[in-house]
Amino acid sequence: MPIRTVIGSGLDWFQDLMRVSALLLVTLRDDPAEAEIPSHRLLLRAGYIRRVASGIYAYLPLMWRVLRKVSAIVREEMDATGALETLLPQLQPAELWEKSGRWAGYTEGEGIMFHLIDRQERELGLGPTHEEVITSLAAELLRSYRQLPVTLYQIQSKFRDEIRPRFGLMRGREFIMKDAYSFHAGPEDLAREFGIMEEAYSRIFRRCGVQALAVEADSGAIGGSASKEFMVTAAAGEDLILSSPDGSYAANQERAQALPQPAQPLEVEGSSVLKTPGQATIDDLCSAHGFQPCQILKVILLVARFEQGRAQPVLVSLRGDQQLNEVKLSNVLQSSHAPEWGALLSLQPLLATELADASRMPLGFIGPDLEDGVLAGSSTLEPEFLRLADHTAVELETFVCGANSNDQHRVGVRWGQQGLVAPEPLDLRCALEGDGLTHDPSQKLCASRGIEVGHIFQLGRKYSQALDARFTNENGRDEPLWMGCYGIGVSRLAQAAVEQHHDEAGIVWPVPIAPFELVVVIANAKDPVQVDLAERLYRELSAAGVDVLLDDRSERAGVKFKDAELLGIPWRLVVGRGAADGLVELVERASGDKREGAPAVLLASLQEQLQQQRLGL
RNA sequence: CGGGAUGUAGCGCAGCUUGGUAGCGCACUUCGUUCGGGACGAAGGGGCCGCAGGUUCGAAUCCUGUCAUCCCGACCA
Repeated sequence: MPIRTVIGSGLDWFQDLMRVSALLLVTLRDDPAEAEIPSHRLLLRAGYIRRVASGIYAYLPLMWRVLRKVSAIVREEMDATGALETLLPQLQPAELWEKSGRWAGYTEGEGIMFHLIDRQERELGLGPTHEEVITSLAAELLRSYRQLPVTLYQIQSKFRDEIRPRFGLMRGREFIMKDAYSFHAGPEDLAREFGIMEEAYSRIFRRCGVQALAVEADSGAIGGSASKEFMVTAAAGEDLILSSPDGSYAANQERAQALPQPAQPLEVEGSSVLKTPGQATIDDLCSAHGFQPCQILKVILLVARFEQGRAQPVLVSLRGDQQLNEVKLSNVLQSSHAPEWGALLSLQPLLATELADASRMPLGFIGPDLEDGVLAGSSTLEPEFLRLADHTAVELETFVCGANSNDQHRVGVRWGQQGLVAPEPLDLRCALEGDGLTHDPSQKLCASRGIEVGHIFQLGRKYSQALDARFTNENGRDEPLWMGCYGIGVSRLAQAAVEQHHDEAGIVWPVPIAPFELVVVIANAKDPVQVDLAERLYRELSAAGVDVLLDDRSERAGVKFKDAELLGIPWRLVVGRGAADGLVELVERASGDKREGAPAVLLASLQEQLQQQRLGL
């Protein structure tokens, strides 16, 4: 068997690949039609990625260099916290997921786990995340508090059958993720680790050269208590962030709590029934009768489907100017009913087609006291509504609401009258820009968009209890491990960096994650003087530890400049007509600053700047 | 899955309304000129017009079905 010998640093083999002529560089002059946002367009155009199927991408050599640099930073920072790198299986047995209670939720309905049956008819899932595997390993390996705390992490591909893959690497069905899991003897130690991770994450994003904001977040399907997301701020971000001007509060809209704008009192004497023909929306009502949306009580009907098959109709009341926050509603339903009915699988609008007699449902004219009778005869739905209400609805003193009969509303209604029973007030609304901050009503929330690149959770004992991962504590008693989990979307982070750092001409990579730090461009590859000088500088730079690429193609100078800008290499050294006089030009991609001079002088100052830039923001 | 759109050469597109045997720009190959901001000229190569079925003497074009991709919503690193 021939054995390949690795000599030197192991990076030697890069030498030959650092020439553009040997880099398999295929750039496109036109934007690919399939790409919508700048980062996706640029990564395709500049030859970093190619789509293989929807949400599935090949990382071409340049992209792989970027991903390895991002990974290296992540690895360094994780190692610095004392975390241990591992590699866990991607193919995972269904039983493990059945034990944690997530198999059904992740495979049925809108579940996102790719799953399959092997030739022995065993069910397997392709890992969308690794809590189950890691917890079962922890159960086998961790016996005593003396082994704690311990944190394990890995960097590898994850698989999620996304309902709608989008925007290139932003929402792929296969993507690279760093996931870490920590195990503790108690909640205090978990909280301590959470803080350490939060700091490590801030360093990671800073070192990658991206602006990221830590926000309070919903824990979603992962479960657990405290959770924070790290958002790269960008217009194309999928999430809405609400933050206070003084920076003391920032949260994902899914999670954000705030003080709603006060309602304007409805000034009417007594209550009456109003004819509202065809006025089925809040806008219609307001324009026809001069009401304000905040004076109207809005009712939303949904169906919550649970693991054990229950299809529970839900009636939610909100103030008319507010939007239902489905994440908050799901959390309420999950926490109060999952023990009884199994996990919440889906939450969807109630469709008339599910009713035995749709004509009895006065859609658009419904009040909070809609009779359960409208559900009668349905073969799928439970016969009674679960009635919930947001604070904004319960706190209305006098309001307008549907009369539960077509083309009629009631005006001047109060809770407690006409058989209207106010449900317990809950937070079910979306916080909005301009809402007051809970702990400081004088501050108003500002909205911005973000790309979620990291998420850290204090899981608590959810998985350790489910999978029976126990340790012996100081008192000699057995108890479930306390767990945290911490994710970074490595491939998403790389694209988010592009989203944050690009211009008309192309990508502008932050130095720490650029595929190369500098490109030496030979303006005229037919001029031996230029070639000789460029080759010499290229070797010198490489020897001096600069991550350098040589554009030795026999293209015209303009083409090479355009490509260098499209690729986003932070620095460009042009060896051109000044070469005969020993002069070269140094150009910084981000600022466009150009300096001409003797190589020794320019490269000395370059080295200084690079040293700074390698540290990130 | 619901709503919207698109599939014609590697990429971007025209052709389809009014059926007649496929075209433009970029990219690619060869030669010459040019050579610091995506050069010019000449000559080339490359397309089961997404797939299947139907209508027709004849289908990229009309009809039906299907698949794929993208955008808007639920999912999330």
